[in-house]
Amino acid sequence: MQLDHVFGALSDATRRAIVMRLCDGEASVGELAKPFEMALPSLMKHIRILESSGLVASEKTGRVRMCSLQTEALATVEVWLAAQREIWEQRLDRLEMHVEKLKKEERSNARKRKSK
Amino acid sequence: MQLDHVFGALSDATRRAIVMRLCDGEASVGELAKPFEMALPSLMKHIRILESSGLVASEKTGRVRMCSLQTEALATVEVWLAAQREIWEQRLDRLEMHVEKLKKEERSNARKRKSK
DNA sequence: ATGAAAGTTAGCCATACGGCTAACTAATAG
DNA sequence: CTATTAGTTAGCCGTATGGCTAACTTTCAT
Repeated sequence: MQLDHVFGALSDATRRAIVMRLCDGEASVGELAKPFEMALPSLMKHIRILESSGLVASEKTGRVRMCSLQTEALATVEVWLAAQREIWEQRLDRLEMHVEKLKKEERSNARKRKSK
Repeated sequence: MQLDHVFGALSDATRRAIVMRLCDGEASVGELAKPFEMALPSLMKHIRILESSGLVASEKTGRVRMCSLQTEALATVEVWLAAQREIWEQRLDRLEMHVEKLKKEERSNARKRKSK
């Protein structure tokens, strides 16, 4: 499960719509195809991409292929984003503390100038 | 700012590494290029993609172009993922409540059978 | 047994991508 | 003023993408 593939899979509006639909519960290929004016082989290509990225799993029963969401792959994206936000916010915290320190120093210097 | 472009921008390992670096603070194009064994025009292409997706902003001062992270674009990905998780978890909650109900009914039926 | 349903495969086509090199421009440093 | 630095532009090339159609296979329903 690689971030390249997960982000890549989600970079297409059709595949994101498939993921959103599967959040509501599993669906067959035919059901997934219904909202799209797209040839079935094209829709199948999208499903294959989602499968290879780990976002979707599917299983054939008779002539119907049922697809379901695999939340672990979505979680890898969440984890990566959370890590970036953590780093970003730590940096903002340090910046804020630095600004506070400068403000205190500035107030101290102003008081010293006044007393001369 | 479109999710297509944001997810697409993040689907490449080089661009994710750039984003991670910029979480630590802004950097020049030359600084960003240092960790990569890649021709500068190639690295510039990646930066342009990150800019067009809204993830990065840049500004030229003299001959140096400084790049900085724009967290709003990352936030759109977070928002989208949070929405999917919400739907997914609501579905699991309803499923859990249904299972609980079935278990209660099964216990009730078992008591009725015993009392006959 | 036959027809219909639900995919599946193969290949085409135009566009996009991700690297490269070569040549170039604009800005500093000396 | 000249050399150096920090990008910038243009185009090449192989690969990937995202649609399509046609033909096909497997599985039910009749």
